[in-house]
Amino acid sequence: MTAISLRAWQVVLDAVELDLLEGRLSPGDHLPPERTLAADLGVGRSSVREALRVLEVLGLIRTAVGSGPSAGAIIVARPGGGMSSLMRLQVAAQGFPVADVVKTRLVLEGSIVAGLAEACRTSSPDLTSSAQILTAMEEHSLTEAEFLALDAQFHLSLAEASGNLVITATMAGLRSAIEGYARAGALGLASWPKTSARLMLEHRSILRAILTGQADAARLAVQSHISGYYAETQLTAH
Amino acid sequence: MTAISLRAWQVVLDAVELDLLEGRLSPGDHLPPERTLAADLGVGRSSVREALRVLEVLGLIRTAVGSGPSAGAIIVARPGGGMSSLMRLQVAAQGFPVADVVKTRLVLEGSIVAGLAEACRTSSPDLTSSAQILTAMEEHSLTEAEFLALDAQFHLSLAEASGNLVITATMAGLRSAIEGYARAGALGLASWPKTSARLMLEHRSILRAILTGQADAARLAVQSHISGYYAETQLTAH
DNA sequence: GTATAGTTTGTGGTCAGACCACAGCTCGTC
DNA sequence: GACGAGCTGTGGTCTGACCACAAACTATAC
Repeated sequence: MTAISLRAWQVVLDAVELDLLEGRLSPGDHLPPERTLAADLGVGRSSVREALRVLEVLGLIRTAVGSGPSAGAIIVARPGGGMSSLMRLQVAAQGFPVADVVKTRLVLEGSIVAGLAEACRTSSPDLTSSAQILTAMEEHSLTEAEFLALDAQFHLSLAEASGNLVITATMAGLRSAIEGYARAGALGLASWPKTSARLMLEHRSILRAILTGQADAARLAVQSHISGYYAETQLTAH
Repeated sequence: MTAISLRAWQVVLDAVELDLLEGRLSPGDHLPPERTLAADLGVGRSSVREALRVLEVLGLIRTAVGSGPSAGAIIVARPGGGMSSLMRLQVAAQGFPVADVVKTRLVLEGSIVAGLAEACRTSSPDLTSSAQILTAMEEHSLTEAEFLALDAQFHLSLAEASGNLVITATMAGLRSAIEGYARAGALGLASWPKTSARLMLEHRSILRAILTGQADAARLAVQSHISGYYAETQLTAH
C-alpha cells in the first residue's frame, strides 16, 4: 500500500526516474517507444505523453519524429533549459520576486568569480572565451539587444569556467528569468552609450581581478556590476 | 513568421505565460477549463493537458477534480515542488554531479547564515522555528530517517528566515536531490549515534554564531557541517 | 554491379470522442 | 427549514484514428 491512487502520468515519471537511478537508463539511451511504454506500464499513451512532456521541459529528454537511431525520445540531461523555464514561469507567476532573483545572482556570481580568482592563484583556468566575448562587445555598432546578449554570454562563460554545472545552470536560469526586465529596463535609461561603456569597464575590471587572483575584489566588482545595473533600471523598485 | 511549427502544447504554455506576464492571470486565479482552453487556442484537449502537466510539475498550478470554486486548475506559484523535481531528475540522469550539488549548497547556505548573522546585528530575525526544530532533534529515540527529516527542516527553516524565496526554493531542491544519497550514506556510517551527536553540536554552534552576529563564523560552521557529513559518508567520492 | 526512385515501416504529434470519478449545486420532498 | 437524490461541470484516463517525418528497404533502370 505504498502508493494509493497515484496518477497515471506519475507512474510513468517514477518508472523513468527509477530506471535512471538504477542505471538501466543513461544519457544517450533511447526510451522505449511511447506505445510500448504505455503497454508495459499499463497506462494509456496520452498519460505517457504527459510524463514525457514534463521530462522534455525539464531538459531530460529530447524527442524527434521519424525513424532510425536519431528518432524517438533520448536521454540528454541538459539542465539549462529546464531551469530557465522554471525560473521564467515562476517569475511570471509572481512565485519568485525579481528582487530575490537579483539577490541570488549576487550570491552565485560572487562565489563564481571569487572561486575563479582563487583558482588563478595556483593554476590557469580557461578564461579565453570570456575574454573573447569582451572583445566582441567593444564593437561600437552593437544594438542594445546584441550588447545584452553578449553580456549574458560573458556572465555565463564565467560560470562555465567554474566547472560547476549546478551553479551554471541555476545562474543561466536566473538570468533568463529576468532577461525581459533587463531588456525593458535598457529602454528607459538616460543614456545607453554611457551605460554600456560603464558596463564594459566593469567587465574588464572583473576579469582583471580574477586573473590577478583578487578574490574579494572580484566578488565585490561583479556584485556592484549586477546590482548597479538593476538599480539604474529601477527593476528592484518593482 | 515569428513562429514556425510551434508545437501545440507550447502554444498553450506560451499563452499561459503571456497571460501571467500581462496580468490577466494572477496567483489564486482559475485557468479556463481544459475544454474551453483547447477550443480558444485551436488545439486538442490532450495538448492542453500536456501543457498543464508541465505547469503542475513546475509548481505553477494545482488541479482538482469536481465542481465549484476549489475545482479546476488554479495558479499557485509554489516554487519548491518544481525545483525539487528538476534537481532530483537531473541528478538521477547524471546531468548534475552530486559533488556540484553539494558545492552549491555550500555557497547558498553559507550565504544564508552569513546574511542572517548580519541581520542579527541590527534586528532580530525570527529564528524560533529553527530553535524549536533543534530542540525536537535532541529527542534520543529518533530513528535515522526522523533525524534526517528534522535536519532537512532545520536547514530549510534557516533559508526561510532569510526571506529570499529563490534561494529557499533552490536550496530545498538541492537538498531533496541528494536526499537519497544522504539516507544511503547514513547506513554506512561507523557509528550513527556518534555522528548524529556531532551534527547536533554543529547545528547548535551554527545557530549560536548567527544569533551573536558572527557572519564569517556562521558561514564556516555551516559549510564544514555540510561538507563534513558528505565527506564522512563518502558521497563526494562517487 | 551500382545508383536511383519508390515503398514500407516505425516513430512522435495531434485530435476527437468516450467514459469515469468526483465535488458542488439545485430542486423537490418531507 | 432540513435532508436527500439527481444534475452539472470539472479533471483523469483510455482508445482509436490520422498525419508528418525520417530511415531502412526494395525494386527498377542503367
